[in-house]
Amino acid sequence: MTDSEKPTLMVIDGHSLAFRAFYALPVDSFVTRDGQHTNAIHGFISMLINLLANEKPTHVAVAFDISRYSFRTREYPEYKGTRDATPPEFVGQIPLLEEALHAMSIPTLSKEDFEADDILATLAHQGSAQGFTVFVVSGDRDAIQMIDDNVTLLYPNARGVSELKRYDRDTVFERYGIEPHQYPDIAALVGETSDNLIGIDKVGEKTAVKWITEYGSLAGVLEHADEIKGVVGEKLREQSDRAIRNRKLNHLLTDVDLPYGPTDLERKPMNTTAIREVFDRLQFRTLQERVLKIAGQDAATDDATDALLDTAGSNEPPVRTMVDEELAKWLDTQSKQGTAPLGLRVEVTSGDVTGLGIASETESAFVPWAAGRPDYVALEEWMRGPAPKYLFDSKRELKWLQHAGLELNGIAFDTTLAAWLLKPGGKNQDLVDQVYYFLSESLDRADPNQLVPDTPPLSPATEAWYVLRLSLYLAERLDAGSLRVLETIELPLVPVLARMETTGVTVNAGILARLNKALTDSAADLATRSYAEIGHEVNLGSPKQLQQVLFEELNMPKTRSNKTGFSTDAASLADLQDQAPHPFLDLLLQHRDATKLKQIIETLERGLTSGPLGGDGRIHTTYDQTGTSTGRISSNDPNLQNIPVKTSVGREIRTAFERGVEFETLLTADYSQIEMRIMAHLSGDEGLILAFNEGEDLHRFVGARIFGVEPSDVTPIMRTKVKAMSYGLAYGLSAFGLSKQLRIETSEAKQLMTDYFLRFGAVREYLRNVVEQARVDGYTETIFGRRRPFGDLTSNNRVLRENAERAALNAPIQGSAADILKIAMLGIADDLRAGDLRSNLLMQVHDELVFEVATGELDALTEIVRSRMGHAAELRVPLDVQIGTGENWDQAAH
DNA sequence: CTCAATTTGCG
DNA sequence: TGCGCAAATTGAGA
Repeated sequence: MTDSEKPTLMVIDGHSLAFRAFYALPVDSFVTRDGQHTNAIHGFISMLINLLANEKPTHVAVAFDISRYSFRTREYPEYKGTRDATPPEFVGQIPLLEEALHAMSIPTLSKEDFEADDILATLAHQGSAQGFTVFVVSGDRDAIQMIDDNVTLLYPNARGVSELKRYDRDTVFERYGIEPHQYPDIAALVGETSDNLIGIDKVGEKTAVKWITEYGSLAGVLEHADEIKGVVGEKLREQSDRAIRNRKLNHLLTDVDLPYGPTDLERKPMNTTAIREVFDRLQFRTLQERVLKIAGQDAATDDATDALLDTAGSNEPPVRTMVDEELAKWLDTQSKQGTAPLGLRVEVTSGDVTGLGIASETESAFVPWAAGRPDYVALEEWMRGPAPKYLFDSKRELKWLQHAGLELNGIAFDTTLAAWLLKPGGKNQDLVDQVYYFLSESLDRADPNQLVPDTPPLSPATEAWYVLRLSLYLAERLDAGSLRVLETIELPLVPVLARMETTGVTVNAGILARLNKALTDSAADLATRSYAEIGHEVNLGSPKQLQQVLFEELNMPKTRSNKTGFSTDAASLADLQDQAPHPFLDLLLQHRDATKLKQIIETLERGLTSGPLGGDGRIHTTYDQTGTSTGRISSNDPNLQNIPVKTSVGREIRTAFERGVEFETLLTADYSQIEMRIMAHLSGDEGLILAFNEGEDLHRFVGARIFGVEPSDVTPIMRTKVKAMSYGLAYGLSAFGLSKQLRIETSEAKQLMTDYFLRFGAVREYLRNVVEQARVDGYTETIFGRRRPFGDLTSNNRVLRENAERAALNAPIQGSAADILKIAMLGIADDLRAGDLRSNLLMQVHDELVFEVATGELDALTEIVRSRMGHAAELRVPLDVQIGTGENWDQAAH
């Protein structure tokens, strides 16, 4: 019998795949009108359709666990004990999934006291013996043991269930260096966190593989346990019972008594009536069409499956390549249809724009791009004009277009920004991810390692079509507040940030070089002296080697512990210096300081030579508009938001940031205490509001109230304590944390907090309310309606819950401050344009803006900045703006 | 080469 | 046991 004649059996682990699907797809996008969540069902069925089409199984079954309990939990109650409670949105999806499968005439199997994996193992074992080609689909690594010459495992990768990785004997051997049947032996030694099975300490995959290869099996290893040297050997002998227990538990049964054998699982015609009924109820329209397409024909024939694959995607309009008059005419037609937006996508090949994709809902056009073609007048006009364009990652696209000499206006939607506003903590997704996540359609990802790809890359025109569809979908999904943030803050900010990046900031390479040299010498000297203190050389940058020196050689008292031992961070070292003074500690700290500064300087030097525009004497950072969960912007390559300022040596680095040659001076403007002011506004605390309206030193005012003295009698020590307290508030600081930071007794810190809240009670009320409201709503909101979701506020896991509570406390404050500075930036950019000023906004550092001032514009710019920053929001307290000027960033600070 | 962990710079 | 980030280094694994 040749392979193609062999029957193919596919057995699927229902629970594990449905669970993967649940986490791969957004819960909120798949809800029926009566509130039933369906994302796991959708993901599962979608995966199943692809599997039926690709693998063409002749026999299929899906196995489910009946409950969390099985003969394994009886044996070892902690088995799988670390698993969190099933999310409420998942509950109820499994029975519906089973209904859908039955409508598709796919049998489901489950058996009291056994896990789905045992059912799969039994069927795979029988199938292999009866001459089937077997596919096991499971997200459980234990399934590896089922693999043999006839059995292949399909295992979902991190991306979810849309891509399954194939494991056969060879792949397993390549990956682990063992035969599949030996895998449970390895797992027993190493342990399996997700099943709450602890392995032998110090034994990782590598050690386990080495032993199993040497002794053939776990039994062999245990027999020869005496021969294994070192600490690991000892651990093995001490903890062998763990391995034995693990091995018992991870052994899958291949002799479960089942109502069906492989031959009983032959695929049968689907029940189209039932499919319509179930899929209607689930409100799966596209999926229903796809399923009915296979139901209508003999599902096992190639024709049917090929037809299925062809239509698996959505109805991408054909790509028309357009130039010259045809393009002009098409654009004209489009614009005549009112303000219907078009999707826009830029094609970039090795650093140059080579084409544009433009799409309406029904048509898509590809425009090959070559600079300077006169016939692109109509295109350029459309790009420059206000006609709405929808983009993916518009800042990047805008910069590419500018690079190609094209002006772009009318950025009316950005799927990347929209996706971020919906889920600001999420990872940045590429276009393929977004299409899968939001539209549930799988696009082929271009494989950069493949010279000749199997599938041609998606045309920019088709991509533009997907961008448009994504935009329409996302606009629906955004609540009114988020949509307003998108339209009035984030989208208008795109060109402002792009301009800042392109402009860059002048940095004096000579100053950096001089500093670098001085620090190099200093670091070398400090290193030599510290080696002398301990009698040998050591890598001062290695926490591990430092632990050896401090806690083993010098026998210092133990510090806070972390995952690798005891901490050697600056706070811990300072503690050590108190308890067990040693010259080495001081030298080490100084060495850390010197090398950290050196590192920052070198990063800047690299940014100066290798930046995107490299070699113009300016540093061009990239601002990540979607880089934070709170609404702030982050800066990278290089990060210009963490340039030292707190020490005098550090500040020298700031002297290297200069005005451009043809500019008059550098100007910095920052908000003072903006977060405290927002707290005063949001809490409505009369005391705090008064403090700001009095215009007196905040910490002195607050200190006077807390300690019951006149403001003039507030000592510097009192002021320091109050300052730490005030700032800590917005972060959910505890008495313990405060005591540690101020190095005072916990009892004193507690008293300080009590006194604080006694005088500023509304602050405590507010902070409590934020968290409670967020627990109810599931999100927090800034003054301007920017949301940040919080799921963990109702978690049963204390650590998770408390972390979420502190973050929720902080989010509206940090987020509102971010909104305010963004609004100020927009106003300033507007005024600069309206007044035809040549001064440039260069940098944004969370509460600070840095400008270079064109000759003669100092007064005008100062007025614009003061007014726009001062009135970016009308709060119950004034916004105080500090402005300074100077030759460099350090001088301009005040 | 990639990844996690640690440390440290900023607001 | 204080929120939000980026970056470098080490050391382990592939």
